[in-house]
Amino acid sequence: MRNLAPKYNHQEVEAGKNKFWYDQDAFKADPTSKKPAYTIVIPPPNVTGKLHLGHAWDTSLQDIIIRMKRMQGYDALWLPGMDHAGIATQAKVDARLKEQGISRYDIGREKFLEKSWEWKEEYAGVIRQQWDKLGLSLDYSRERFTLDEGLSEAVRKVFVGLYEKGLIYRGERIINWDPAARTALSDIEVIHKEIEGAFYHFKYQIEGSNDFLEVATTRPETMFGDVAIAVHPDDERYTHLIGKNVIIPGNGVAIPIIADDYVEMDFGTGVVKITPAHDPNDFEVGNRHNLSRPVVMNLDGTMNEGAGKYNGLDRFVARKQLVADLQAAGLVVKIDKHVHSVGHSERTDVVVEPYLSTQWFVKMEELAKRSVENQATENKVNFIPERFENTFLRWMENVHDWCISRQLWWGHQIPAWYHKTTGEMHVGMEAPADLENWTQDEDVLDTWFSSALWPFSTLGWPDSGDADFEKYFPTDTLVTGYDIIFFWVSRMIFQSLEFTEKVPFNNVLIHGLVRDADGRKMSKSLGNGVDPMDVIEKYGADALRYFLTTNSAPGQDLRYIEEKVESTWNFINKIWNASRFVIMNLDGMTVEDVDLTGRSLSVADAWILGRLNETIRGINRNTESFEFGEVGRHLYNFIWDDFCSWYIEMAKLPMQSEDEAAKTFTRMVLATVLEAIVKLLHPFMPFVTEEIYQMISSSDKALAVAAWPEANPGFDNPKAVTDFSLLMDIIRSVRNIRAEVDAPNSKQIRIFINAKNDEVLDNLTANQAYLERFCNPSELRIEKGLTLSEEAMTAVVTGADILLPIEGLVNVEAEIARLSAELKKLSAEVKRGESKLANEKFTAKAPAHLVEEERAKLEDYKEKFATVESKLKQLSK
RNA sequence: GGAGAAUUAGCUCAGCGGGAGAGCACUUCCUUGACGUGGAAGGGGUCGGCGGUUCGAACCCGUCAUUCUUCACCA
Repeated sequence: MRNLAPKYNHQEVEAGKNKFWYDQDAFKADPTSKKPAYTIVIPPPNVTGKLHLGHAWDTSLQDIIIRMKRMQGYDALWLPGMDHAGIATQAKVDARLKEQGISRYDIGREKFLEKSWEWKEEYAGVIRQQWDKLGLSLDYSRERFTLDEGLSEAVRKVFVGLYEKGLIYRGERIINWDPAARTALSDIEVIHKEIEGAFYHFKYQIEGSNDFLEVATTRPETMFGDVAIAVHPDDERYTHLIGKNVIIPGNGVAIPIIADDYVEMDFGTGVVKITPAHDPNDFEVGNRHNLSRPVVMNLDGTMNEGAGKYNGLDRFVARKQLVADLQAAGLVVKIDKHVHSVGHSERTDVVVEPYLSTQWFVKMEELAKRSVENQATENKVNFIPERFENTFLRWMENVHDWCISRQLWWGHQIPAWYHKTTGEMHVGMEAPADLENWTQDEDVLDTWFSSALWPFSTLGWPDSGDADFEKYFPTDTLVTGYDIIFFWVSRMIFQSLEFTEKVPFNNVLIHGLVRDADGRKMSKSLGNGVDPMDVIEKYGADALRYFLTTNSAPGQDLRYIEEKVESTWNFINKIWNASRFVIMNLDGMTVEDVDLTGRSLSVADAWILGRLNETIRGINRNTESFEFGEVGRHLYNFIWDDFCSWYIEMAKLPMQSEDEAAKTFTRMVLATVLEAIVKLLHPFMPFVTEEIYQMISSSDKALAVAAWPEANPGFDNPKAVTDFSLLMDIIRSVRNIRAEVDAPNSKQIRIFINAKNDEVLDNLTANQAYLERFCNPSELRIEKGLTLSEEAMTAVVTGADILLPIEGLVNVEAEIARLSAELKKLSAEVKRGESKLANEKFTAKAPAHLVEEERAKLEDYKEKFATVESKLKQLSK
């Protein structure tokens, strides 16, 4: 055992702790153990780069839960892993190649994948290092990656399974096309933004007449794909025109006027151009009327030969030129400014093009229905906070089919093969035997398709009888942000129900986003991001973790405010120094030597142990409901106020005495409380608590695997609480008066205490030593029936009056003012209590114990009031 | 247009049916041997407005206001 430095040094404390834990296999789960399982799978970070503060928050919460469960005797498994993140990673590798002046098409698919794996290895290393820095208790022996063989097998199994059930199909639909990434996207990868665009009104001339129909559109360049003009069947303005043709102004092509319910008569001119290949609604209309579906754009967002002279131009350039040309031709009625919502790619931020294309889809109706229905059963997923369950349900009820094919290379290639000559399709776990006659589908699956399987694919599924899967699935709690409920949480739920017949996790704890000090989202473009590693460097992982996990309520966003991390550091420094005091006084005693059974404790000992009980109970209660902010508050108050400000100060008395027995008792209490503190704090601050624990324990075992503290009913002691509270009240009153008369604590004063009854007298007499130490009197008198003296300053506490005779010091005017203020407060209290008790409804309906408390309080206030009043009378004479 | 969240001390936020809390900031005092990254004592809030339920409301319900999220195929 060594002495601690007077200043907490987070870098020194945190160094080497991970190795200490790993050497003991502290975080390794064991399916053969008899302990009940508690499982968390990490939301796999993308291998695109470094972790940000949001990850730090998310993983800290999980670490808190898993460390608590581990200490509480569970076989705790926290499974780490990472996500290949198709589009995002491919974009990164593309960018890296571009720096070398290479395009992925130059090197081909195979070589590109090699480069991608290199990238993955590199960033996986970075991420593991960051996890270590954060102090996460992950079981690395079970680390997984979404492109691992086992997980890929799960992906194929699910794909083939859904296909065989008819829940996956391939078809030509309007999808969201990202012309920059040149891939299809799912609906939720499209971000709608309000954009000020224009509403272009064009003249579509009626064939064989000089009349025209006015057609409005926000995307003029798609007119080359128009195959009809639609009006509402009941719209009397146009019924006579149905069946006639109009001329597309851009190219002079004639198209029919059709009637369809889809058109709203009241909107715009009541005439809609129908472009089936470039608009989802038009696609439906086209299907109903058997219309053709010409595509007029290339995959990169330029116009194709269908656009005539605009062939090869970028869609927006083409739009501009087309409008100018039509204006010159007198075919534009007007151009209105128009604010409308435009879809942008989540990844590339370019405007997404609704585009006709052959893709793979997951049919959502049945899957969604099953998930929704399951939430009405006992087997439901428990959302915390609850309101997110509605978010989930509402989305599930309105979900469209999920486009899962992506025109990328980095990902799970779709297990479908096409026969080179017959065109026949084969979907299966394995390639067809005569592979040379087949070509595999070039596309890969949406990254979220594999992420959706994460809770079971990582645990060995679909291997039947896998020990991990048997023991650890369903997992217990998933922790993630509200921003990926749709992307991930919902998909895990329906895939899990479909393939394992179970929910993937019993609880899902949803947290918010980390924002900057001004409440803005952290983003690269704003440059307001904070690197968690920088914070750890400056304040330590313990401070960062505690800040992140105790400074918001569940589901709320969190602002990153450096001063708060700093104040957390101060808190740790406080803990450090309290520990320093304890260790210096233990004189070689360790927590294993403590035996408090049968000891007679001082009032301070009894009080702090009682407070410890309350703290443990409070923590356990709030932990159940994942209210870590409240847990933090229990810890903070207990440690800083009760333990440091009061108990340690009290403990100095016996520790500085010659009474060896008293010293031993005090050491034991100090050790008991400190041990409990580091245990309770450990999930939040694993590093510093491990450091301290190793200094007060003779065992080599890590605190990380020590047993969680339990409240000891033998330490519940209401009388000690009352007695000690009186001492605290007296001490505070004396300090207060000293401050009033500007008498520094070192200055000795006389203190007379008038005990109101024998019980108080006994208590105070027995604990005189504390009063002497804290109040530093030149004379201390504790008596029953002391009378008020004019020369003394007066304070009243429950059960006693305090008189401080300060010769020549008392400014009568000031004292009258002080006591008058006090009297006013007391009078208000008396009034409040009286009116409450005068209310018969209150006394009749409120719980009896509350009425009783109210009565007792009223008596107490009345007594105090009388004392102060009579003192005031004396002074005013 | 639908749904949700927020509105509490100067700032950032807890609390969510029985007498308003924390951190930072502010005032005064303190170089006492765990800690001046500290200690002691303070000041500061009609808990957004208005109704309602209740013996009792910051907390539950309704409504309005402001701010912020989300979802949605209105051409």
